[in-house]
Amino acid sequence: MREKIVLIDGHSILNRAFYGIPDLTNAKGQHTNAVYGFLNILFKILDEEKPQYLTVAFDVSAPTFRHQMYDAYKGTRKPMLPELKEQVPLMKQMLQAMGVTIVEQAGLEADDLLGTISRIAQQADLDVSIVSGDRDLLQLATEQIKIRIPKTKKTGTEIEDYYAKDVIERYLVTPTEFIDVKALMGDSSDNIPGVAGIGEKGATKLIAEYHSIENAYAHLEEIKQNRVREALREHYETAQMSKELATIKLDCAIDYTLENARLGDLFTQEAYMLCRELEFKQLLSRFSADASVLGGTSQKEETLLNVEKIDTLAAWDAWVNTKIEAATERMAVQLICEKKELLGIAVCLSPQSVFWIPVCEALTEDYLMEQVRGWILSGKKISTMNLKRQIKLLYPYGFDAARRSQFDDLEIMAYLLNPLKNEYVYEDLAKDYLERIYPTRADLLGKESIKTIVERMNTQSDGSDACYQWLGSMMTTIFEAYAPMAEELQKQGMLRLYEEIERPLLFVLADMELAGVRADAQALTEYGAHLSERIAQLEQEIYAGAGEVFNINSPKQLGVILFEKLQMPYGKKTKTGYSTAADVLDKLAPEYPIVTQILEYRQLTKLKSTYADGLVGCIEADGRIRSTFHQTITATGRISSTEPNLQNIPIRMELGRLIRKVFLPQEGSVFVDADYSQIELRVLAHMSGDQTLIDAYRQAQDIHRITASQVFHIPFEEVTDLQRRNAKAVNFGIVYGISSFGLGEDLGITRQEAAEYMKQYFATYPGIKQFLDQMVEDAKASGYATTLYGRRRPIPELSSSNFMQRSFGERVAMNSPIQGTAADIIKIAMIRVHDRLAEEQLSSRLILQVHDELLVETVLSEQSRVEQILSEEMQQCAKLSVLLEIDMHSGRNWYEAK
DNA sequence: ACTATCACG
DNA sequence: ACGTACGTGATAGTC
Repeated sequence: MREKIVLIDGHSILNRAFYGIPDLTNAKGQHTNAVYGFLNILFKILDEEKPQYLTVAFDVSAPTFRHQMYDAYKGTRKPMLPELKEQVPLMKQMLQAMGVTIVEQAGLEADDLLGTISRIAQQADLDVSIVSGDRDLLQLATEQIKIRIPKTKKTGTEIEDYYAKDVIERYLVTPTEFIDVKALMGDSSDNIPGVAGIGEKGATKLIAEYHSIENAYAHLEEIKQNRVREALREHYETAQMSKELATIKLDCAIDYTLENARLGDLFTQEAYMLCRELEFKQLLSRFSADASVLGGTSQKEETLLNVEKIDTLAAWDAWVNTKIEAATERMAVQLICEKKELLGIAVCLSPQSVFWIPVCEALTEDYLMEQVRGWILSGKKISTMNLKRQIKLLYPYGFDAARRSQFDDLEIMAYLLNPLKNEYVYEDLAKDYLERIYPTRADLLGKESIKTIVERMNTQSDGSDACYQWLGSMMTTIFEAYAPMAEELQKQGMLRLYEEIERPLLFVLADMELAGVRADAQALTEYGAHLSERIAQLEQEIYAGAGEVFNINSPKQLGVILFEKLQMPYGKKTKTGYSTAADVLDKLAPEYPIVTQILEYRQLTKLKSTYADGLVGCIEADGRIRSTFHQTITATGRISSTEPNLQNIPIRMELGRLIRKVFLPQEGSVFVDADYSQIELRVLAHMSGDQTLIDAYRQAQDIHRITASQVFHIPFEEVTDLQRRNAKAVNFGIVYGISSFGLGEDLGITRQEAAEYMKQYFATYPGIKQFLDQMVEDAKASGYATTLYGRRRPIPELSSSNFMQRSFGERVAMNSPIQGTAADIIKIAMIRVHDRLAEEQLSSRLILQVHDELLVETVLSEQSRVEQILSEEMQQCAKLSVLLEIDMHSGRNWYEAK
């Protein structure tokens, strides 16, 4: 086998990657998409080609001679976007870290470097592959030299390969002739003028026939097409110069030694650290344990963690007596569990020193839990991650809510410090708050389950084993990161938000999850069966209307039926084809009965699959559904609900709303449901201080009608339904971070008309305009939006040079303080309601939160107390300049209580 | 794993 | 000129 070299056109591939991959940033706000895309292309090519040599060529940023020559009399290149520009040094750093040879030389373009190196490689009898996003390189193709052009598609990276014969097949000219084609047609991005009047077709035809510009010129009179002939005659000098510009040099004097480009191990520790820094999680899996273990040579010694196993009663007694009691006031504790089963407890009492206490014969679950309870009662502070899950385990052993301030959940602290992350894991805490790099669980243990890892710990005692290093890294991080994180929260003015809202809330959510909601499985099944009948009917009607059987659930197939077979006019297109979304179909429904049927079919299958079938599967043995409430997911501070999501149970359509009848209180109880009336608009009134809006709320029952009356200058009584609806849409738009386009879309009017509405609105409420502008300005200055309670949301999009991204950032800057403050307020209400129920020793319990709504399962005899508590606490939990009014109802199921 | 759609606030 | 309303999660289809 001949040896092989891969040559890469650095800027070109980086550029391709930048535009092919959506914007990515790491926690520091560095843009990383181009580097990420480049590495993906690089690894794909290396996997395919398995070369022995690799070299990446870059242009030097100063304009080269060729460009200067031309720039002098016509324009300049577009400047590189800053988001891309900042990634160039990053890319070079990464390649250096991987030991990849980089060539760049002032006065030479990457093309020329690549051309020259390809010659050197050929003389050394190597196979050559040149990778570029640019077709210019095609002129270098021969039978031995392959040009590879990667395309970033949604399905991944596809690469087009060109040997000389492929160039001929695709472009009808040889690689050498390709130079002349390019010279004739010109290339604005490369500043090659070309011959005016000759395009791609003309150039190809000419060169295919005459094989070169010189020969074509020699046979000028034979050229039939007048236009082409005269263009060539007139611009021959430009053509010659263009050819010179378009020709890649093969004989540059460069400092290059092939042997230096020999490929070594790319997956060095340095590269590993850099990938971690840039948060290329998927790429990290390519690194072997060698590179990743403990992250770096210099740290190896000092970070080798000491993990000790305690699995006998004697060891336990000795340890508890000497260590725990002597320990400082704070310890890191993590109950290691799977589902609801405790597998063991990990404890860290001092940096780098960790104990693993498995549930075993000597130390039973009950025994260990009793001990943990003892630690809590002794007043020890406890740092941990995902406290809610552990508190739920501790409940059966008695948990005193008065002790909740002894705990700290680093996951929640990390969320407050940056709510945009997808996950909060120890290695990120170590990196962000301890400036330390630890291997991740996946690095150390791959996809091994918690159970397997625990088994591994229990059957062996070598503390340097990966399983112990995982536990050790995690626990020492938890132990050590608390202080810097608390300090950072303090510094950012979020310590109270954490201690007085988020931390107590976690205990409330734990109670809600434990309680669950009772649901009637039989009624749900019957509801599903009822839906099935109608769905089957609709299916037949739709197949009849379409004239064939197809999968109605497939947007692709449906698009073909509607817009090709039935020739309906299509409104919108998605990336993949025709849009069949409801708003498109709504417009077609009056004309085509089949569309009406499809809309109903969609609605019914949604109800059946997601709700009827979905929820039945969630009912536990005791007849209750237990959702999980997530406190570290949303960017704005809201909570979310999964498995099942109980925050999106239908209500807007009657048929869907009926599902709420299967949600029941236990025997002897009723539901009391209370929801805030337009909390976000009231928050806006308060935060903006707009006197007109505040006054409107002080007198109003119907804020949208008042808005219409004020904005359109009509007496309150004369506001039409349409005017009210429009005013309501504007109110919503304001809260979402208004744009005339979005409002117009929503109201079905032109952008100009929508802009007119907004103008009127802002004239009526000048304080709101000022407030929203201020929010954007503040966020641009600080980089984040802030709620009334100090919660922050970073908005990196605000500094984007991309119009769309920046506009999005501006809308977010207007919406986040409002949505976030409303979220803060209901969280306070939840804690107060929950605590009042406990203080007054009531058996009624808070069981659901749906953003502006609380549902309490209320013992019949406690109903009036509960109603009073809900009313008082929800309204008084925040003192705003407008009232926080609520609507409250009770009923024997959720349908009746709304 | 990604896209389109649709349920909620 | 650019092309969107803000925030979520579940399901089914497609690759």
